[in-house]
Amino acid sequence: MTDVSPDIALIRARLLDWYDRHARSLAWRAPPGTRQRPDPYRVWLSEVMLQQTTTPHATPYFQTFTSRWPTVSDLAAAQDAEVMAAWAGLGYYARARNLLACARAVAGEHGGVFPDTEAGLSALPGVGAYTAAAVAAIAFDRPANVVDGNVERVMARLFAVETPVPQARPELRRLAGLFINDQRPGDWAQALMDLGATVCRPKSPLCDLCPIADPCAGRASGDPERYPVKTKKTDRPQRKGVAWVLFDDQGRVAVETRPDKGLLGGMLGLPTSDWTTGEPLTPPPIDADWRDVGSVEHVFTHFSLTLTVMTARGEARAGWRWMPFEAARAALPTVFAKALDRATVESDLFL
DNA sequence: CAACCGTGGTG
DNA sequence: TCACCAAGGTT
Repeated sequence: MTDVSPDIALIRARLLDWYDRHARSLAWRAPPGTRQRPDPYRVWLSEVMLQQTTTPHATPYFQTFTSRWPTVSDLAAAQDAEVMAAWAGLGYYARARNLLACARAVAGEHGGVFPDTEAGLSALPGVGAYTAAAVAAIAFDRPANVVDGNVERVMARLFAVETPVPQARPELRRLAGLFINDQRPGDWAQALMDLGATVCRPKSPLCDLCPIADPCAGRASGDPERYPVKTKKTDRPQRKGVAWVLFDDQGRVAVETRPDKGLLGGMLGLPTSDWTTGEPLTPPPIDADWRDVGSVEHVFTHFSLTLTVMTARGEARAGWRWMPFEAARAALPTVFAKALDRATVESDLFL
């Protein structure tokens, strides 16, 4: 084993220099040039929103949240339903429930001030290893091993790691840790992630633009895109279900709040059949003149769903409540928004 | 610890 | 069209 410490220092210097010249302007970043630390609330909020979510998708939500709830205490004081509605469409709804729980913990148990250590941050709801490290580094400039999918990919390529993920995770984390020191920890973390997002991309990496192409073993291999090596995927099962779109005579829609646990937990929903068993021929939940208006397709993380949409006018059942169409449309997760749109387009109930 | 948990863009 | 995948966390 050769001594790689000179390469580590070189890579750090080159990447930080690249970041100084190419850092993206993002809504949650402090203006470039200003040495001030960004607001921990905004850093935390952005990191939670960016979990498994692209920057273009998260950005408008970030603007809405910070405009509506400028501080963590404002967010802590919000109603559950308004926060869940504001999160609708962003996905992984446990994040929104944990976001509120975290805001209330910070407001109630920490005087409205975020903990400034990784350990303190890790104790908060919805804050895992990555987010704790990212907030500690970016908001508080503490040395922390910030390892997300970008960092894993950069390390896998830089060192041509042949072990497939997810088995390689500990090794990739160890390699990322080699670069951590107390010099500009927040900038280092963001430089590494920016590089992964814009240059060391999953597909078609732009090695010609990469500031650390020279020491990169993946580049030297001639096929950097092969890294990180992955084990093969498991296929997605296909499920079927029925959504019941019930209108009253004012055009309002019957909705229900879904249980906190499980798929779309805590979100507003349309009444549906059980789609976990793949049995679409569920009897209607209430007696009405139901009309089949076709179906919508939706892909979740671990299954695909064909949702048959039935619509009628009628009386709401216990557990349901009427909501004006536009309010419901805005607060529903995407799968139900699709169903509602289907019912509206195909129905003559409004004519 | 593997399974569960959304959505939209992309090649 | 469809598989991949994005600033992951929880159980």
